[in-house]
Amino acid sequence: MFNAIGDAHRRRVLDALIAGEKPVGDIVVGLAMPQPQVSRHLRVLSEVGLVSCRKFGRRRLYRLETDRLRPLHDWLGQYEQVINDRLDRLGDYLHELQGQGDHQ
Amino acid sequence: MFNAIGDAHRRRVLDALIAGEKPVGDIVVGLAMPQPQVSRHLRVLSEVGLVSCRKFGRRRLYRLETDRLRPLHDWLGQYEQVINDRLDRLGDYLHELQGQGDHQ
DNA sequence: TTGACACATGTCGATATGGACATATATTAA
DNA sequence: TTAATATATGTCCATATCGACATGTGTCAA
Repeated sequence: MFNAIGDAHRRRVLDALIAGEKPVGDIVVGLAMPQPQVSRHLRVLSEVGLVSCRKFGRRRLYRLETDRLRPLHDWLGQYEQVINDRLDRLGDYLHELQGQGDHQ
Repeated sequence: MFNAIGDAHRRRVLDALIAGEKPVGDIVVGLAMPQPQVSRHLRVLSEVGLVSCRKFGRRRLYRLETDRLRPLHDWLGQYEQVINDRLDRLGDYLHELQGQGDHQ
């Protein structure tokens, strides 16, 4: 999942779906990307559950599965905490080293 | 940056730094990864600014630069909004299509 | 200076990845 | 059935990536 959103094109595809579910063609037009490429990215996103798909006529409507972003949200949360904690840790390791008698 | 955290090993390296700055050797031991690999991941992380480095004796202390996670935070924020908005968008596109007279 | 330590960098081979393009599949329309 | 549309899949090539390993670099101790 983390890997899936590591790609800029894939993020753009996801972004294109924020407004609601869309058929592939709309994404293709909106992002000016070749259709096979969009389909492939959608496949990757689908494999990790970030999007789902349903048929509608001869189209396939893709929609976000925002729940799947939860791991990312949780992971990021750890760091937000660190940000808030902002007791300047400068020199932490020095003290740790001194405690071990292993300084320098 | 997004790409940098797309790698599981790199995320583990970052996680190892949450507690505070650490020398490479500590990360190597803590994660049981070969040292060159850790150094390389640190290099990548450093290139995107997610970690910074300072010399301390013959060691190099790496520390998180949590500010650099802001883009990720912001990006994710869009989707949190969508989650909260949760007006079920099922069928949105149908109406859009019907509005265009292009249904089916 | 030499040697040991901590870390960085280079190389190589395997594998994965992305883009471009052609083509297959499925559904609808005629 | 045939044709057209919407999308998926396959192929090929270039490039990136990762792991493992060897080696280079800088710093400290003696």
